[in-house]
Amino acid sequence: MTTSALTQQRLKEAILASVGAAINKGELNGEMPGFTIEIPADRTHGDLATNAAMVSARAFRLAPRKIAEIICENIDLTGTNISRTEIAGPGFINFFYDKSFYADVLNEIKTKGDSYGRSDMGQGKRVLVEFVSANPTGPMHVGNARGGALGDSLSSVLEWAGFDVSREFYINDAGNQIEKFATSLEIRYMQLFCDGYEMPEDSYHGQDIIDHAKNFADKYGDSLVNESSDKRRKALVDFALPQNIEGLERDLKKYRIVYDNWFRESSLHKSGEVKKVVDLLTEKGHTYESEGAVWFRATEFGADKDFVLVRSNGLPTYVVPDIAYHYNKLAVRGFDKAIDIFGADHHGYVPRLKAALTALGVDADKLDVVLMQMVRLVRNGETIKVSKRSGKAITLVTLLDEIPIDAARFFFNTREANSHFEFDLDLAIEQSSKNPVYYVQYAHARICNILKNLESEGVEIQNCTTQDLYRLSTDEEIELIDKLALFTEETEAAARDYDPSRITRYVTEVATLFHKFYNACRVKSEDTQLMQARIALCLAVRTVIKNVLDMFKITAPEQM
RNA sequence: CUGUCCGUAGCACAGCCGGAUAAUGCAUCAGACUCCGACUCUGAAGAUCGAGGGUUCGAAUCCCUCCGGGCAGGCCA
Repeated sequence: MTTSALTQQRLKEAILASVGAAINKGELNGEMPGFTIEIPADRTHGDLATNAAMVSARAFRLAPRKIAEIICENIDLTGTNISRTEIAGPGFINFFYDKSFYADVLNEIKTKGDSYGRSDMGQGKRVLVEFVSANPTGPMHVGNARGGALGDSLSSVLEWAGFDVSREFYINDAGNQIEKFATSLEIRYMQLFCDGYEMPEDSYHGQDIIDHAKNFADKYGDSLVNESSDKRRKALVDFALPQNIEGLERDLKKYRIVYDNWFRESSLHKSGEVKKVVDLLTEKGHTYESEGAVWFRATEFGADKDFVLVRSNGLPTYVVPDIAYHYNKLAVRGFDKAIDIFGADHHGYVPRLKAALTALGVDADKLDVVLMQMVRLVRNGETIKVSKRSGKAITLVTLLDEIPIDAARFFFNTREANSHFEFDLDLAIEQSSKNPVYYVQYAHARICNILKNLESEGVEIQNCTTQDLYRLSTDEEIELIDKLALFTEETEAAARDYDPSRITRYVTEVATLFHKFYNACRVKSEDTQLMQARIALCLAVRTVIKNVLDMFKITAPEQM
């Protein structure tokens, strides 16, 4: 348990004991209801505060401030890291840390080192995080860049919080998208040799399709022109698709994303799992036929509308392989939790997927979907329209050519998933300190530099005693340690909320407090004891920053 | 029309399972290096938390209505 959590737990016990004592003495009559201990926003209101006296006013039939007085008179704070209490406002009881708290925090960080911030909250539960899953029919776009940074970082956050995480990419290598891909390739190929081939409105118009057709022609010439359309399409897809999938893997790897598994939709067709979904639902009586199509009674399982599983032409709709895929994750492979990172445009589809899983006897609560709002690209203060059809969208690759990986991975995690992201290209390309990642990295480099300078002057880093650490007492030092103390709780909260942006905000605050400390306090000093204590503080800050940057797979430079 | 997410300072955004003076960055203005790296720091100014009602000791936070915006709702994915 962390110093911070332990302190709060012991305080809670002390408050309960105090109330118990007061009841025994007859000072209070009634039953103590639940209360909370929290960290006040305004720290002049103490380091911790409780609403115990206010929530119990009704039960004890006394004014909150009177109850607060009784609690404070009876409380025994021995061994709690709390040195004094104060009654304030409508009846809050405020508590102030003893200096032993701060020394405990620094000792904890030193002991735990690169595992400081980790938690066993997840108890080793197996979690599958699926993210990006871009269509292999073309290049990835900026939305995938956000999804990638979010999904990969969320996976890391969950690992730090004690979950057993698998990262997975779902390849849509079957179905309509592939048919469209084949059509596009075929037409581009034929255009190289014959007139009279026009690209349909709903085909892929990107340059990548033209390039594939050309590359094929360069290698195999016009050998396909006189073949049947079926053969031609298959040959072109067999040629282009593997290249695209390799490209996805390569580009994502460059983005520092490495998956545990690439799952192919086609495997679900081959294994019969897609067909099995329809069969199972039909066996259980959850389907009906209408207008030649097979419908699923989704409304009976909480969805807003029934939907089609098998079209009147006999082909399954896109949902069926998706259902089979999620059934596979939870029922076949037995993950305790499946987390999907989806674009917000898929939000209406989540209840349907869950309805189908429920109908199949799977606990739909095991599926959590993180909806990610669109990225709005802004250049020169104007929104860039992203048109997929024209193929003019900014791709992940061009984005990463323009901005550093560190910046992209951090930047995309500065905002919670379910809020629109305004991505200012000028700003990102500028690589200025406006991008918070530089601010955080600078703090890290600065600490390394201080230590290097001290070392070159012959200063040896010593083990600080608790007495040494008590020398840390300025506001800047105390606030900084206070912030460092909360890292583990932040990790847990970020995991609980599926929100890595909590951590990037947190580490930015750590960097801010460090820079403030740096400006206010000199580490180098004639006073050896104080200097050693400040070195210990610097080391603790460096550990926290390094751990966060490692978590996000961002470099922690020793100089910049 | 129905569902869903959002609306907080000039801009971009925290805070949202109710708590004390609504936090931060950019931009603006005024300051700080003969001193461990100024990619930094200090200070000022800037918000009737979209509007109205309700719930209660207390609402940016919970409930209802309305206004404004994004996205869905098709045998497309």
